[in-house]
Amino acid sequence: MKDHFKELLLTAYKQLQQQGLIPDDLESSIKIDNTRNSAHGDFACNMALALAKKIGMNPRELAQRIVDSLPPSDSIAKVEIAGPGFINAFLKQGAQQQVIAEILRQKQDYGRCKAGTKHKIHLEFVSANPTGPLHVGHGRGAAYGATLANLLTAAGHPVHREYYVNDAGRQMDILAVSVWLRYLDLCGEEVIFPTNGYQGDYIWDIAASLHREHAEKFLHPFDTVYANVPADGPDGDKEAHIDALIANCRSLLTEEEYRTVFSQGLTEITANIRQDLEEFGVHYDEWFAESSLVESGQVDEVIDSLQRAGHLYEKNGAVWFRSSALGDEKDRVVIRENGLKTYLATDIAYHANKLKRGYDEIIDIWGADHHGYVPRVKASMQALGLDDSKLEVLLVQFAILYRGGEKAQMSTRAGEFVSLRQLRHEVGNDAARFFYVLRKCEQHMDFDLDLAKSQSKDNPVYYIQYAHARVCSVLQKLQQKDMEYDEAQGLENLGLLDTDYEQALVIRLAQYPEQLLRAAQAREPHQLAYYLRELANEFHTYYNAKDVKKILDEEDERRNARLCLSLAVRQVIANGLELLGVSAPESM
RNA sequence: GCGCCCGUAGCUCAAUUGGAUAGAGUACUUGGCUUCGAACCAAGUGGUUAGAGGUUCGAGUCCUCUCGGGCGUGCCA
Repeated sequence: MKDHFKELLLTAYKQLQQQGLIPDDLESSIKIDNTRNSAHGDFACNMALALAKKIGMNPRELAQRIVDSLPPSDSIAKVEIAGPGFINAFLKQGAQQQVIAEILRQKQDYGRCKAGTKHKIHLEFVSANPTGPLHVGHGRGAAYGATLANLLTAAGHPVHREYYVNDAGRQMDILAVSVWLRYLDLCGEEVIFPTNGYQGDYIWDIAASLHREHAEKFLHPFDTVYANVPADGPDGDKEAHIDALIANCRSLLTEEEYRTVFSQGLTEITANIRQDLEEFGVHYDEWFAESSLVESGQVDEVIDSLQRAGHLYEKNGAVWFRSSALGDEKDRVVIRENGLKTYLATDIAYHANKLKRGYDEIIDIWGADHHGYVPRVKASMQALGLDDSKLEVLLVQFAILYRGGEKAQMSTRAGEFVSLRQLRHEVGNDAARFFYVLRKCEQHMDFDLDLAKSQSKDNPVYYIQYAHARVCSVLQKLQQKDMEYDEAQGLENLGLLDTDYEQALVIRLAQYPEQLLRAAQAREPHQLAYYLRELANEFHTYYNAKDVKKILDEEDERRNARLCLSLAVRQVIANGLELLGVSAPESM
């Protein structure tokens, strides 16, 4: 219907164009908005305001000329010029009612983009290091990413969801050593645990299964483990301390033994993360291993091409990437003095790999603390001759946790965090998914745990679910009353839906597809959440309205028309909740 | 110091991406269940959009500065 109005305006535009009143290259200035205020009609267009200045004409006068040129329409009751020059259209009552039939016909497909598109999107999100369980900060990225993936899919894009598993590099060695030290402790050695090791309880569990399966196979006396290890922090250098421990670990254990300890940690934690996400309704098409980039030589390959293209140089024994020449603040090390490649080196290879897989767009969802990383990755893409405009990085701000009115710390290494699993169990998956997605991602988020727990019933997700359950309940009542639901009769009598409540609902339902598209394009899932809240609100109002009395009216025609409307509402709520990863219960 | 993000009702957040009188939830005050579920509805109180300039028909939104908060500024990942 909105498109219909736009067509009319376009016709008028072309007519005025022929009269030489306006130039012919400004058709894109025709933009139709839904009005916020019903006094402004159903749709508003600001084209006269936008064009007036360019052609040196009074906006209201121009608006009048446009309106005079509008072709007649069966569905528009009147067109008004308001304010500084808005063109407002008022639809005839019932003009949009056919959307009910559309919804009931398309069911779960209503709102989804039917045309489809060839624009393929790669979406990487969460990608937390497999060094510990997910915490509530990761939960935000998970809920946001999963919902965005659903929205993009609904908008017609083929979406590839990927988790980048950082199973290579120094952090993983630190994990292996942490496991090994706890294991030595279980073997009876008196171990002083390094401050930079992973201190969470889950390390004990992994060490315990290692001990269970391999007994004392990896046991070495404490003094050999700590031989020639420099002092730990705070007085010593904690980084050098843990690096020396890693070196000792690798020399005391055979390569195969080290791999065993290493994998024990990696596989247990990865499996844990995977299960956690699955339970949270967050699914992936691919779990991409960082180690595969190293082993297949892709990291060496990109470093070679950077070298050949003259983007690398040596300084202080390290190899640097001249990223400052491509928009970064400063140059970055890709190979450390000790010969190890940095995280950036593998990440350059990873992004090159993604692009070579043939996606039209690559979306990375990162924690906001990585924002400084964007310029250097983009620089690397340019340096490799890749199109860096295909990379879109969405930064999700931190969820700041409050417990008992105080900020709670979140450090994986110190083992002090609230896990995502804990949160899910405390407030439930539905509430957690919804809560996370209720704010836009660049908004800092205060997450009061006590509030989330104690007031989980006040979470707006229940409000929406309740509207869905209510329609189901009406249907049950229908059966109890031995009444029949005749969809065909209802659809024939949509004209009986003449109250303001019903009109408002119909308009809201008709807006769903464009809302979905807008949310996907803006990468803003919260728009869908707010839309559903509005829809639920309008249904609850309708249901309670004194002047409507009952949906289950005595009169067959009216009852069936109302049931059609109610079922359409239920369908759209179910469709929306599905995209949000929230269940749509039939009773609560 | 420099860079990025943010600042909207007592609290938590929206605002159709530059549109018309800045809206919801929560809290507080009031009214509504003799049966389609009250996990609901209706009404009210609550604002110098941190502050000051600027851009234009029009600014919470864009630009500049100031104040306040978060993050970053590693040969960590």
